[in-house]
Amino acid sequence: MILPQDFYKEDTKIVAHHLLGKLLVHETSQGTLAGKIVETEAYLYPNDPASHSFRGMTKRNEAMFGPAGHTYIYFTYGMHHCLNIVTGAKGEAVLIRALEPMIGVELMKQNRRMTKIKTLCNGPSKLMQSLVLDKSHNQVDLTKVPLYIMDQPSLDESQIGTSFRIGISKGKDLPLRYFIRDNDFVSVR
DNA sequence: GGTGGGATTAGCT
DNA sequence: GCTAATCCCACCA
Repeated sequence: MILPQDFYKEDTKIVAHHLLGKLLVHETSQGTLAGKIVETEAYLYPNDPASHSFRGMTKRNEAMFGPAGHTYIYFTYGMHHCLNIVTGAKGEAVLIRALEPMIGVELMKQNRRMTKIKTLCNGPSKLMQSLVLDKSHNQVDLTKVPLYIMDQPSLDESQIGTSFRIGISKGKDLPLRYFIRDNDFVSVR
């Protein structure tokens, strides 16, 4: 079953938790690509200096203020894209940091021009390359084909680890990164 | 109209 | 561990 919009209307931290273990699917003309979400980060509003929404709505981050269950994709470092999922709270979203490749693995290898399955999707920009996603998928409804998230059995709370977020310069003290424990596909650092 | 930094990555040392 | 690649956009003037 495709996760309904209501799934995304919960508190952002809850959604970040619940997304772990779910299947992110992209149906392309080349074939279906999918991976299990193993690592997420919550970005809040208005008191989170690390969030793109910290200074209010701009042209770049307007998706974060849009409907829940839609994508917010941004371009950074001159060459990379990252995927966020907008939640019910205005200006908040969940960053997808890593996937465990499940479907279309051979195609992912071609897209990434790499052969190691472990490093195919273990970073926010890597999974974008693997699933053939870019800025054209910004503000897309994740409850519809060809890009959506499939429900999976819920994880036990004991399987979920928490840490500080990665790669940011402000708001480092907030424990808003969540990952599946003992999973080889999280981006360790 | 100019500028600086960024939710990164791969490849080299 | 260090760094180049590389560009959009917010911000200030």
